[in-house]
Amino acid sequence: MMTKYSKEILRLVETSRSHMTAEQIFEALRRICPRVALATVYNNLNRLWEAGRIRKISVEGMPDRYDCTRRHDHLVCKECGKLVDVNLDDLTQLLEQKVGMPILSYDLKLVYLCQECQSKRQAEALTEP
Amino acid sequence: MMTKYSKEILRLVETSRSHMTAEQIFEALRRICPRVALATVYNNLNRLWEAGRIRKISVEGMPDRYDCTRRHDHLVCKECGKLVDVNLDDLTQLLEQKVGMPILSYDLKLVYLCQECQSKRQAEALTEP
DNA sequence: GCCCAAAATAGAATAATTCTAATTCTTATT
DNA sequence: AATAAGAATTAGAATTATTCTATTTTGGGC
Repeated sequence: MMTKYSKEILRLVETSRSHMTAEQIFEALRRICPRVALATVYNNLNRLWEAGRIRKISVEGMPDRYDCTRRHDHLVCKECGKLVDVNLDDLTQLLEQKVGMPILSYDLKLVYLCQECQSKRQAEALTEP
Repeated sequence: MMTKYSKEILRLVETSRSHMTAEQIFEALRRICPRVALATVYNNLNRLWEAGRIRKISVEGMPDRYDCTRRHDHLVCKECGKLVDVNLDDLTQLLEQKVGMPILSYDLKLVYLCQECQSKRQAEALTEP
């Protein structure tokens, strides 16, 4: 059941490319609806998630982030945890075949070192030793 | 630097197939060393993780779990969140090629419906309508 | 045996999320 | 238009997971 807030929240999640946390969605929503409560954001995110309208992404040690359901995967920086979209072919067929049982979906994160963290490492390598 | 506790904790994580949470590791460790503090468990898990001796697994809405570093992937039940090991070939080569940049590793979870949850669904389907 | 650094401890603090109970909003019905 | 029922929203408390802080303990080299 789409209400005023759930519509707004869905729109925010779908249009932003930035994988927002519940807190960030709350802040963004506050700018439009200053009276909204954080619990409402959590309630709606959970309802949308249960209804399969949004995706939840979880990286160790970080609050959950929310994303649209368009099929895509993610790059995660090993160092700073930054999350970036990446478009790979759908691997469901391949994986089902490999694992030998039906799967509903999958969650794939490629771990890499983002540009900033690479530079930072190099700078440290120069000053440290 | 391996201390009494970090050795025990590493052993627990490596020998258990059950992807324990910090809390569960704490409980298990307590049985052997009743004086240990929860903070010590977290400290050691973090140190072991930073040293690359253990893996951290994160599923949305659940506390982080810990696992050995032997290369393998996971099945996650969509319904109850249960985590099971699965052995697939190493996809690093394939994925690097597909994404066109070097990756350090990857984290792959196959979402499925475990036996119990399938049964539960069928039972509900019979009584509900 | 003493010293030092690292590790461990207890408990407070913080962060993320859920829960509770009261209130407000919708909608269908009279 | 008034009303009742049910869902959504709210504020704030409660809970959970984790980190931080300050103090104490431990263990290896001198």
